[in-house]
Amino acid sequence: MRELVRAFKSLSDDTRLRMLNLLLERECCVCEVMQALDISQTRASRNLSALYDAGFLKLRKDGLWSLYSIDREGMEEHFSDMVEAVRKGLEGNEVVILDRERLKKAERVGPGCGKRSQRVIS
Amino acid sequence: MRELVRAFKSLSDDTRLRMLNLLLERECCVCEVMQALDISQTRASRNLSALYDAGFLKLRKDGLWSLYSIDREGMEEHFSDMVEAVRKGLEGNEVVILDRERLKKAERVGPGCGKRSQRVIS
DNA sequence: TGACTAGATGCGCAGTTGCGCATATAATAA
DNA sequence: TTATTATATGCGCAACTGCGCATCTAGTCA
Repeated sequence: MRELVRAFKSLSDDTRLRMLNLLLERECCVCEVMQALDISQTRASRNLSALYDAGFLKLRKDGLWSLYSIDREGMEEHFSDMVEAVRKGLEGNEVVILDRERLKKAERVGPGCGKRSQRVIS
Repeated sequence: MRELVRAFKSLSDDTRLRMLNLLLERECCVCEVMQALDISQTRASRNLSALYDAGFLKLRKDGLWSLYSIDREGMEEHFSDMVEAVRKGLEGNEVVILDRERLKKAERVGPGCGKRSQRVIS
């Protein structure tokens, strides 16, 4: 019960729903998520771990990067139902469409995902 | 999006999950819910309206009684997925099994649903 | 009409959540 | 080793939630 409440709680926040939307597209590192949603590093990291702790995500480390993705295999059936509800519920939403657009531009191509954006500025 | 967040928020609380469990069984009035869950009137009323406002329930008035039930027809598909997730997620849970037992005893047989329990005391 | 009753709601408080700031951790490169 | 970088986390504050108490509303019945 506690676990179920935690799962629903993790989905009752727009930042985290937007994150799940990105992850429905593909595996993402924290810095891609912060770029796509245009949010702070703290916020990205903390909300991703909330989804992770709730049981929706799996984590894969690659060097410095933490790569989060939806844990489709490890998830229990009722978790899949929730993810499906999110997918349907967000369908056609303008914000999440924009987020996906930005995710494309934020692609992590080899090392220096954050470094690249600094280069653009300097 | 706001609506989706609200729906998930309404499910991220054990009182409300237990209520949904009762309503999966059958339509209930507020006083049946308070008896089955052994909670206060305020708590029952407020949490039922939270589920109602979120879009899960429909309300039917019968005299003094407010009869809440799951709005299976009026609900969008992703709401059904959430309800299904709740059903699966609560399966086998001891608390909700007990709640259902108590709901049977709390049956509202004609007028005086609350009066009857007072009679037992006095 | 007035008494009674099921349910709703304003207020206030205690507990929780989200997040920015600063800092810590850990992998990597020089 | 030291510098750099991606991510995690402790702290503190502002905003939000849950709920009890008291009270209000609106059916119903005598």
